[in-house]
This record gives sequence, C-alpha cells and structure tokens, in this order.
Amino acid sequence: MNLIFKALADPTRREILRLLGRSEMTAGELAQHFDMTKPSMSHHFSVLKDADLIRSRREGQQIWYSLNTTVLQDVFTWAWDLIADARRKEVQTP
Amino acid sequence: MNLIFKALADPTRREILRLLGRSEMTAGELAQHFDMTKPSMSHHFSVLKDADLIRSRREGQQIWYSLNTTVLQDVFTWAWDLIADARRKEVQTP
DNA sequence: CCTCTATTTAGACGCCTGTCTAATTGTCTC
DNA sequence: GAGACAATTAGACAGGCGTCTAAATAGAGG
Repeated sequence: MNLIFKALADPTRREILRLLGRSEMTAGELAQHFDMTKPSMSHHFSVLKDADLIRSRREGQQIWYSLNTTVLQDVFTWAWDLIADARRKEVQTP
Repeated sequence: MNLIFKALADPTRREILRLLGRSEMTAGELAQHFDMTKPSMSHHFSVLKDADLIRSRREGQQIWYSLNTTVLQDVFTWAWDLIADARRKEVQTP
C-alpha cells in the first residue's frame, strides 16, 4: 500500500494514469504529453510499475503501457473504508 | 488535489486518518500510538490540515482532531473515475 | 553487421521531507 | 503572576525524490 500512495503523490504520474485510463499507449506517446526528458518519464513509468499500477508489454521496438485497475480498486476501497468508519461513528451518536 | 496525495504518501499520516475514522482524538492521544516525538507528530498534523484532510478545534489546553470526509470523497471519486474510464474502454472493444 | 529508432540505465545534483532537540505559545490552577 | 501541562514553532540534518545529461540496451531493416 505504501508503494501505491508514494507513486500517486506525483502529479505527472497521476496524469500518466489518467491518460492510460483512456487507452493503452507506448512510452513515446506518453512522453509527448509532458514537457520532460524521456529518461525522466521512464523513471516515472518504473515507479508506477513497482507499485503495480501499470503493466507493460514490448511490441517490437516499442513498449506499451496499460492501467492495472486492480490496484486502483485497493485505493478506492481504502478511501471507502475510512469514510464508512467515520459515517458509522456519526450514526451511533446523532 | 496535489496536497491531498502528498499528505497520503506517508504511512504515519494514513494511520492517523484511520484512527480518526474511529473517533475524534486529541493531539496527545494520537501521539501515544506512535513511536515518535510530539513535534514530529505535530508536523504530520499540520500536513494533514493543509490538505484539509483533518479539522481541529481547541478545548482548553488540548486540541481535538477529526476526519474531514469530504476531501476523502474526492480521493474516492478520483479513483472511481479512473477505473470507470478503463472499464468503458474495455466494453467498447470486447 | 551497421545504423537508426525506441527506451531504459547510470550517475549527478538540488530540493523537498521526515525526524530530532530546543525554545515558544496557549491555557488552567493556585 | 508563577508553575505546570498540552501542543506548536524554529532550526538543523540526513535521506529520499524528481530531474537532467550521457551512455547503454533492444529490436527493425537494410
């Protein structure tokens, strides 16, 4: 869980996830959307991969990245549980 | 949104949120749950407050902290939208 | 095998962050 | 007002993080 939230803490990486939510993309296509060198982008990819937020597969010279929604659901659930806890407490003492 | 995710990137702060989900607590009570000095805890409180993830009110010498679920819902929604995007794409190309 | 393209790895650098100790602020009680 | 208690602010410091340039790897195609 820590790797996931660490990965989400950077705005560039969150934007990468948003783009990948729309469609699978190659490293190069993704890089075009940002004012940053390719090595920097590659670093962000690796952080997201380590957190298992994205998956990659090579196709010829290019590498295709895609979103792994399973891990995103963990984030979703984490936030939900916290809110649910707080709500439960409110109901007990109205 | 950036302050929120930055705040969530630290495990100590996520644990603080979990505790506050169960019940409102004073700074001192919270600090007891962690192996850390009170100034360090105070720093974490301030990061969470800046992100508006928690609210505080003074009562005598003590300061009570509570969860602000509104902002947590933003996180919830953010994750949801991303997952929804990915799902929509899957359905279009089955 | 050489070269071109796509991408990553290595290493360096400055800034941001989490932690600490010491000092300060705010509040209650005598 | 003095002392005690709760909590924060100030300042210092090590380690982590995001970015860059330069070099390396991987594959495609002559």
